[in-house]
Amino acid sequence: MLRLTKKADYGLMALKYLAEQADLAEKAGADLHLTGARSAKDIAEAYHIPPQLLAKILQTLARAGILVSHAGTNGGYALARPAATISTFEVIRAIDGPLFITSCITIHGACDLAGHCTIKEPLRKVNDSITSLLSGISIADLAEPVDHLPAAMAGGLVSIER
Amino acid sequence: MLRLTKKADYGLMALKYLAEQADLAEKAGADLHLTGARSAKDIAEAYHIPPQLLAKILQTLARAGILVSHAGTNGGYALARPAATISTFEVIRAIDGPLFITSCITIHGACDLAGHCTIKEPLRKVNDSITSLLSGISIADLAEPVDHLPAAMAGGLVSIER
DNA sequence: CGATGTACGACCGAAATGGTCTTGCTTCCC
DNA sequence: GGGAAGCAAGACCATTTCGGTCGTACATCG
Ligand code: FES
Ligand code: FES
Repeated sequence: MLRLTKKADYGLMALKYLAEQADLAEKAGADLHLTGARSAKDIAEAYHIPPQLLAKILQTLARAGILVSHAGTNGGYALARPAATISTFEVIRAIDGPLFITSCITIHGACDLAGHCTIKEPLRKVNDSITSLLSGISIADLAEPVDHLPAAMAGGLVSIER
Repeated sequence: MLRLTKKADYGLMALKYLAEQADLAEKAGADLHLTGARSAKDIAEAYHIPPQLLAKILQTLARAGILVSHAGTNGGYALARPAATISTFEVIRAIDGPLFITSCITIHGACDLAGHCTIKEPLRKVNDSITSLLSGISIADLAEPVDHLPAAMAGGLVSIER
């Protein structure tokens, strides 16, 4: 029904990994300049995902301003900002593009069925809701095994009356 | 980022249409046996969508127990239950299949990356959240132009602390 | 300079999607 | 009983998206 592409999945994994590295580096008081910088290959190996593909994903993320890259020997990628300020929504959007829940996003602006489709509006609301849900989750939240994840997410978070 | 397939979209439209018809028929005090029964072709024409495709979708829905079908002259489809008791989630699931937000649903149960993928758990929570969100919206909610849709959906519905 | 590593685009095979066609069965109505 | 109207269930096909590879160019460090 709704699917996160594998690319986005990989991206999140990588981000999480980077967040952990940054955390570790900070604790060890390491040189700030090299804080948690990891090569694409390293990350790919850690998770057993195709290196070339990961590289491309990271590039996308870098272009989106979520990562900073550094070429050359001992180069690699690192988070552009603290993990807590990067939302999963941002990441997914950067990778999968600005897709919308309704399939009526055509190239020429409006939908083919504009006019006789009344379904769109309510669904947009749903979409907004999901968006804000995703926006509320940061990479930092993924990194730490927060066992007491928000109770609000469990259920009954939305009540529609009449 | 997350997309409803066109089929599901069509399905929801059709359901909404059927719900309206049922409502009308009820008000008119029509023969209950024929309440709001419409042929696939009728619905398809109303929304300008390929009739054959719609037919197939409706069949799926019927198999899922959401619609009841009646063959023969003046046959057609009608809601199996009151519109208020049919959730959008149910519909989407029936049409698009039991897809999950994470791409790690393989045929052989567990994921390939099981073990070294820590991203899965938090995402599952997100998925649950979306599920319950969708479950809270019925066909009846789509049918009536509820301008004051739940404030809860607008934003800030989930707070993640820590 | 050369090793390491990012940047980027072309390319490709496989799968999901959207849609069509064919064939058969039911039920109604004359 | 015989159409016609309608659903049921497939096979089938075209197009797009997705996941992944390759090759080449450029940057940086030592
Ligand atoms: S599908 Fe585009 S408005 Fe409904
Ligand atoms: S992708 Fe399957 S567990 Fe993460």
